[in-house]
Amino acid sequence: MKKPLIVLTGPTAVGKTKLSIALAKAIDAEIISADSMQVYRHMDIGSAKIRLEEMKGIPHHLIDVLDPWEEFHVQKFQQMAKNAMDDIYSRGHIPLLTGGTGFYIQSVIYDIDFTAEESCGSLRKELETYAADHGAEALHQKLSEVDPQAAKEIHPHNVKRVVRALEYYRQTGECISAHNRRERQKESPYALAYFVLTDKREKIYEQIDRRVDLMMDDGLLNEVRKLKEMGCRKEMVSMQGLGYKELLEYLSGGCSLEEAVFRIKRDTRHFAKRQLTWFKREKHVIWVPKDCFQYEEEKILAFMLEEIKKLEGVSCLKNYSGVPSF
RNA sequence: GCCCAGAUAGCUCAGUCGGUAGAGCAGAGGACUGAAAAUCCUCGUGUCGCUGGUUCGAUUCCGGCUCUGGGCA
Repeated sequence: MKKPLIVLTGPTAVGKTKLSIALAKAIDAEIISADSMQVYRHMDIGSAKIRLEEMKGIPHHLIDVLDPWEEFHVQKFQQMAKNAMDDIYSRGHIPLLTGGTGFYIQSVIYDIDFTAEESCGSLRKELETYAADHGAEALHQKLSEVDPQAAKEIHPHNVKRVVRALEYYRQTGECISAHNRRERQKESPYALAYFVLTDKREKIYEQIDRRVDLMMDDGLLNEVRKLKEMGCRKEMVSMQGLGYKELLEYLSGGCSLEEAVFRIKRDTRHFAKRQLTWFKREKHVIWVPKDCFQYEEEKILAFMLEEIKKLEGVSCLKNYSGVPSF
């Protein structure tokens, strides 16, 4: 029998966090954060990390587990998430994957197979240097020699993905295009309820602008300043987060504070749009447009619980009767 | 009241030595399978302020008007 897995995601700033607590309470779930920035310690304000008192006693996993100078990527996430899920199942609870990183969610719900090899830093560096010296097109040309299909699918300018495709080929001897084709056909091994919380575009954008202002009021600049003092530099994965890279640039004199805040808002809007594009393409998602529920959390929750009840193997649902408490 | 400078895409502006126009930003759509809050791709017709004149033809030259800056009184 498939094990239950509930996913609650959506574009940034729609209100996933708050809803996740209510949902977790109703079904006795533990939350696994699917967020590429909240894994890092000392990055609280800018990543909109949930605070301890907001958790209301719900166990949370994969938050504050790394230092900002540590590397993180999907494969690591997947491993940690699977470990957390095992623990949660062993306690008789349901895992609730919450967060906005679509790629991470995908890696877990389809149990995507990643190569075991640790990515070899020197090989990657070599490829990047080649692109820098001879141009992105030249690197792309190399790819078309070993994996023409991938070369066709990846735009020559997209150096990151060209590098990864070549790296994959050199490490495994297999074309990444073949790998991707195979993985794409997978069905989820879980009894899955994949919710995407959303709202009217303009509402999301308004909310983003408002939230960035709030973050600045809450001391985001100070948070970034401290990270800088701790030795965080813009090349680090963690420092590529929205809010961090812009303020880091301001702190090193690259732009005015006003400009930095403007960019944070703008780029976060762009990001929300990309997230929506991602979810649109995903199979089996259950859209939850807030406006269709008159923005009432009780209604949204009731709808989600109905959907969850349809799943097989979710008999361990807590006794849910009517409207839950918030 | 006078003088000067503007008035062109939602915004900031470029341009047309007269043949009805284009960048950046904003916005929209898309890709993504070990950096994913990353990375990459695609999409721009708008009474060129209004109105006369010159001209085969004016957004472009000339006149008047309106508005907006700035200056002088």
